[in-house]
Amino acid sequence: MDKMKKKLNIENHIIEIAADVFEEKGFAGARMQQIADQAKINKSLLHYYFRSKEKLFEKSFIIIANRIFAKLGQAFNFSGSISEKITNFLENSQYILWKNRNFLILFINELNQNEELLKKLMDEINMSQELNIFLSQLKEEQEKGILRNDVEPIVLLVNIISLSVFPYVGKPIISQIVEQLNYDYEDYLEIHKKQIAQFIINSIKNPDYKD
Amino acid sequence: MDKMKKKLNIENHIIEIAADVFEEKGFAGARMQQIADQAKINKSLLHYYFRSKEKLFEKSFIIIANRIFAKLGQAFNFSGSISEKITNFLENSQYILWKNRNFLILFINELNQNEELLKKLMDEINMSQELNIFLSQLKEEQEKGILRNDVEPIVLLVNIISLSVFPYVGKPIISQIVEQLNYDYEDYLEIHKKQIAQFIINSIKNPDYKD
DNA sequence: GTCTATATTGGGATAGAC
DNA sequence: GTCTATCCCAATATAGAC
Repeated sequence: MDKMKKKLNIENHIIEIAADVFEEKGFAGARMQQIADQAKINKSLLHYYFRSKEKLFEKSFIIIANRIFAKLGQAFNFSGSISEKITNFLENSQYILWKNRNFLILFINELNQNEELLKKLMDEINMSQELNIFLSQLKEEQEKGILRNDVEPIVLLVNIISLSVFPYVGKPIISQIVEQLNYDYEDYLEIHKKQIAQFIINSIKNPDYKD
Repeated sequence: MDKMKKKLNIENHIIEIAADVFEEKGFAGARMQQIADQAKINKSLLHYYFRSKEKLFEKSFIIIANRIFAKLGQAFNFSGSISEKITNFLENSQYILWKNRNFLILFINELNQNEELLKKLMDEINMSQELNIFLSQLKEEQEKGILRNDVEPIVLLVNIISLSVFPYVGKPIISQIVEQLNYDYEDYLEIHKKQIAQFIINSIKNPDYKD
């Protein structure tokens, strides 16, 4: 293996580890020492490769974000009716959201404080194609009367996202609430997974439609 | 005004300001100097009143959280059918959620890193009465056939919360998405506010019910 | 490229005068 | 209770040997 490949491998390795630490602690709370320890390299090497904590953060942040959004985009790519697409997306996205919930919280938190980073990210990530296809198909099915037409397509899209993402991202709020009602958070998620597609489909299907 | 009242006033004033700064920067990113400056007091007074940054954070965090949850609880207190309750809650909660969105993000983020704090908060906040009333009324209306009975009550409750909270808390994600589709985030929120109650009611009403 | 040693500064916390 | 001065450590960052 030549030197450049090795360097890239090490850099990628560090980026993965760094992402873990940033997820856990946030940018300000994360420690270069901890990243170095977990990556089993010397602390000064972090500066050798990335110059500063900020640059390391930005790099790992953008790479991880891209990866997650790409996976979610894939879960959206499915041929079939809108109802089938929704069902498929929900089935395939839950595991990704669960596994990356700490990153998603970091994502929301840091981007909320850092307009610069948000802009950089906007340029990098592009899902508009998949989303536009979904929206135009949705309009079609509304016109045909398969789906009720009193829901704005963009609202439905965001609702699907809210309903799939918030149970994971909002863990502290949700567990607060479900535990007051004597449910366990993890058990709740299981019920949620089973029911969520049906909940959304109930709200969009036209009850008068016959085919 | 006697000394003790004055002391309480100053403490409360500091707590308000501190909450602003913590919201903006998170615990690790917030600076005692900035809190002192914004509160127009000397930095060492912060330690005089609160001993440490952690204690100041905890105090302001719990007070603000209590205040928000109390307001949201009020928005839930409304006599009428489930559909009316939902409509009322959504109308009255949006402004609270909008005004406190930065705090809610802090809330999720810090509680996700700090199990200790989460436990302390659980003991302080109790909304189970309002929520239980809502859930049992919901079951009643399901049994009467007014509402469809294929949605688990707890799932509906959490869905209502997800759909009302996430558009504010998830701003970076949502704006990312709506802007790719040439919507403006704030405009989106307006559409959302108008449609969200109907969306939920569509999904729970029994289409075959006649009264 | 990788390490050790060190510079530098930021920021929480305290001492002590008033 | 309020201020100034200062302590002190933690953490980022760099210099320089190998």
